Amino acid sequence: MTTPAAFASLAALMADPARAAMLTALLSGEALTAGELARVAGIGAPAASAHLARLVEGGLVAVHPQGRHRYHRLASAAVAATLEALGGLAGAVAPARRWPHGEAFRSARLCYDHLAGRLGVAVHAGLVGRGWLSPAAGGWSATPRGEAGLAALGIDLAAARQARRFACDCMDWSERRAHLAGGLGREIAACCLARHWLLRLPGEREGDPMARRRLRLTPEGARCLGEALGVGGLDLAA
Amino acid sequence: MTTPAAFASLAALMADPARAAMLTALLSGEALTAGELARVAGIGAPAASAHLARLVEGGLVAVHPQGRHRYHRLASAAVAATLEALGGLAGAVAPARRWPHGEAFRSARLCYDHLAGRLGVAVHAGLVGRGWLSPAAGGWSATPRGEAGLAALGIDLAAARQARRFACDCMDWSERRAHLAGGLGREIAACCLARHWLLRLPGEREGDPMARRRLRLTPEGARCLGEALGVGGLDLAA
DNA sequence: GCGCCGCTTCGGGGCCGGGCGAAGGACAGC
DNA sequence: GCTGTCCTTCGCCCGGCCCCGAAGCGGCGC
Repeated sequence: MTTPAAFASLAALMADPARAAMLTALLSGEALTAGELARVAGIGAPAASAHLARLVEGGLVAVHPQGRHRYHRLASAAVAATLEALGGLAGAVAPARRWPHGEAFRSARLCYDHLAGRLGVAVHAGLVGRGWLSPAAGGWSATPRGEAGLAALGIDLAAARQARRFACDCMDWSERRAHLAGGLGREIAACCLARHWLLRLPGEREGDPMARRRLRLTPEGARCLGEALGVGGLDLAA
Repeated sequence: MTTPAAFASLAALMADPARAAMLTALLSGEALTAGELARVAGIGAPAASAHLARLVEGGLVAVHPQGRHRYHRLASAAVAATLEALGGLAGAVAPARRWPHGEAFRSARLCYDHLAGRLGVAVHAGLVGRGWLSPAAGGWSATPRGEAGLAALGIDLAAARQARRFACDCMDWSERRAHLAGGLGREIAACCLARHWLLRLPGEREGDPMARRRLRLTPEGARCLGEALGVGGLDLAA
């Protein structure tokens, strides 16, 4: 019966308020230092260090030292997907208030390194509906038409293919539908941010660990994504 | 910062080995008594009672008394979806052995009350690909063609619509793609089981809490689902 | 109605885990 | 080199949780 034990120890890593605050802060996709995470969690440096050691040990967080700083990120998009699912259930099962982060959070946000919210679901539906992606073992693969279209959009397909998974689903808790994760999801989000089709909404850093995940679609972004993928009709204005 | 706290307390409910064993056992969709769950978890009756009280309090488990027995089930398909996601990550992050439940578990299984595994993903792809489902807020809705086709298959659409959600995605951890949950997913699974298109693979009850989730597609089931939805070419033999 | 059975509540014991302060390495800049 | 900063390790205290045995409550069958 190895599975329930592994299941429980994984859940235990998320079951501490301080670690939960760190993990939700890391869902923004940014790499944060141990000190920043300590502040987010509201604990001292020693406690934060111990927590982060456990998260790294458990495979949820990856660390890469840089000088005297140690930057921490989520270990993979699969971790982000699970955190999102848990967060959605926490919001549904304890509906204290319907997600205190407002409409902007539901309309467009980052799930670690890829798009989520109504925008993420619409991009997923556009890619599949136009026949740019086809079902494959372990997720999706790009059709010839899809390769051409994605390249025309400026997506770096070679970079996307270097990820452990090229394209796979990720549950969107606010829409109850899948959005796109994997290397392709990451490259699409990176492209949209680099071209200023999407802007990160600046949130007050301290306090709310998930403020920096919110995104706003610019007019040019709406035009380009609408032409290419039929994304539109969404109430994506902040 | 209400969210990380709710997140943590939800994870804490899953973070105990005994509770994890109970929850994974309930993923079979069966309603189990407190005594059975105590045996599954390997603890005494008093401890099990306390654990179940916490799970009910936390909204993960629903209880309906029947005589001197108290039957427990997962509270919703959303709970099942989250448990599956967590289980998949636990298998991926601690790849002690690649899921000790064999190929049958990946090919067809129950996720609480709906189909999962390669079969579940194929059914989802068939429904969407044939234009029987169309995107809708919070999930999917049935197209006119879909209503006709589903009714011809013998699916009880009226019952499906009574669920809190008609149709929505649920992450399939083994395929990294979405399968279908919600009222429609439940009715499809119920129909397949009632017509003996699918059989529950009997597992030794004690010991492995997830053995009874495995399913086997019968020849007639393969024929009917293949004709209606194009499901085929899967290695679904046990 | 009496006794069995399933489940819950109560009390006590034990363990694990989280928090801090103080001290110890590692790196950058002057 | 020295100093400041970032981070970790160590030692300690504390609270919470998990377990069991014993007792209490309620339904069911003889």
